[in-house]
Amino acid sequence: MSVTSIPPHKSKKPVSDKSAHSHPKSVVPSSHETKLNRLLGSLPDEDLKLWLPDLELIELPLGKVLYESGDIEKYVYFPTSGIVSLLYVMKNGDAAEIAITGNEGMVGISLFMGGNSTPSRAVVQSAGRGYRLKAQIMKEAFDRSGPVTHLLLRFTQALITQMSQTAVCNRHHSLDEQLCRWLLLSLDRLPGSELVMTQELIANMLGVRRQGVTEGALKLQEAGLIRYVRGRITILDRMGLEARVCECYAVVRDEYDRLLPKELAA
Amino acid sequence: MSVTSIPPHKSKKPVSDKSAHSHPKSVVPSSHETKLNRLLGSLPDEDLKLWLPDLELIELPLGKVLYESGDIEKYVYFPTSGIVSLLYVMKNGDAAEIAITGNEGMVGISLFMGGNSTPSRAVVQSAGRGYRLKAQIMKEAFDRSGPVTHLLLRFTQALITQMSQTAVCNRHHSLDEQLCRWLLLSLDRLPGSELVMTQELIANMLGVRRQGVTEGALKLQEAGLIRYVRGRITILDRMGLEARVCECYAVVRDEYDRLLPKELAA
DNA sequence: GCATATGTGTTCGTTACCGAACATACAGAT
DNA sequence: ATCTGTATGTTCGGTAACGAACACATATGC
Repeated sequence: MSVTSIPPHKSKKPVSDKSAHSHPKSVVPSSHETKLNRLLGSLPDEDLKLWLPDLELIELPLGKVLYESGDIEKYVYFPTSGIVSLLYVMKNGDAAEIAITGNEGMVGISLFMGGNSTPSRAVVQSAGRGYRLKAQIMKEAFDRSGPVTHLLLRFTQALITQMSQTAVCNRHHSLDEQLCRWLLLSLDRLPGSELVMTQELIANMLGVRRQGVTEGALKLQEAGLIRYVRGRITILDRMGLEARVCECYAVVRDEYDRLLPKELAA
Repeated sequence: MSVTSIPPHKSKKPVSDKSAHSHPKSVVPSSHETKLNRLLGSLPDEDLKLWLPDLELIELPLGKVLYESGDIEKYVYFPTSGIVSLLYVMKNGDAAEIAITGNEGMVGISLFMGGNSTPSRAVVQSAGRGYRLKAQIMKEAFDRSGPVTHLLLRFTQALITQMSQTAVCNRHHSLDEQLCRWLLLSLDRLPGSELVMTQELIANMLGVRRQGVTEGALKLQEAGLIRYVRGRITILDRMGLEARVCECYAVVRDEYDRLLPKELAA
């Protein structure tokens, strides 16, 4: 699957990967692997056991569309690696990222929030894997088990903070600052210090021009903070990035730390 | 209480109305009055009855701060009139509105979401009244009663949509369009066709300059859509505003219609 | 090795919004 | 009737991001 399956900035017709969507690879999950997702890993054993038969481990290839705007959500997704982006696409094709989720969370909150759909698209921004669970099973667990309810709602509040902060950041901060925020938020959800991501795609996520990202990335590279070659960005100096980012990054990171269970030992 | 109690754009130190906050006027609510808030009005009778002894009807004067960023929330608020604005205030004093709530909703979702606080401020943007309820009682009802849970979560999802759309609108739409969005969203939460609101305050909510709002408002006045004099804005042509607004307004309105119980007959 | 697609660098004129400063107009108090 | 504070109108230079266009460089397939 190539990068081109993600609709570029301004493209009129979003393209989803039908083949990947209709027949995802699926294996029987071991209890151990589920721990790779922090929500699944924080569930009480009794709740997790009930889910195990229905948790399907699937690939999340770059560009895969998990939900389209307005879709009734049939599954929820718990990434174990990779990043899923919540993206709002406007009528004219302009887009803007609202929030991202990695292995600290899940995709599909509208299922237990009650709406069963949202006016946004969920698309894989960085390839990985994850579990999916049938809507009905998730719903039953949410209504039945207090711990499940509370865990998921706390995650949802963290997500709300990320969305709010995105709104504020879009209003007040420079493209350069926002680029740093985006790199750091993505980096926090990836194992190494490399992002596989073209500037064109970053621009689409941030809702800005590709040239703007190029200029921003150049500055960061000249400052020795990152290095990149054709879609591979390596972070060289994380502290340097944190020195350039706006306050939005720390607000979001701290809220996630406060609201979600601690990360498991690596 | 004067308008000046709302911190102006760029002010360094937010001011809260301590006197109003510590001794709100309070009366015993009749079951009928609670119907003025659409969430309270949609509760099953048995749940509402349990709340009645603890629901305090209070004034919501312009500028009153219900929560400061990071405050532990001791009460939740159900406006019956007026508008409460969720505002994020940055270190340098710049602010931006994240969402607004009127009598269709409530303020203080972090109570049942689990965080007990948020990194934003809740401030009365248009004076009115509302009920407040002690945190503990709300929490118990949320955990005990399925209908309460589901009603509040659906409202929360609508709020999430408003926040997302604010993020997108901040990114892509002109000040003029955003002004229209703001006027319409506010108008939907007020009884008549008049807003008591200075351009300075609107600017603070939108996170833009006062002059920008002046210019936008002038255009709307010249087009015969609104009329205003010193803090009183009258909407003359609602359809005209809707013709100028960006798609964001309709997305939010439609999501509220979809997710929340229908408005009661007036 | 060559063609082609994809990713990045650079330029240029335009525009929306910014911050600052100041002018005018109306409202309420004395 | 005047004073004073508040709300709105207007101007001006600066700047960050925009859209368009094009150059160049590195992969990939033939």
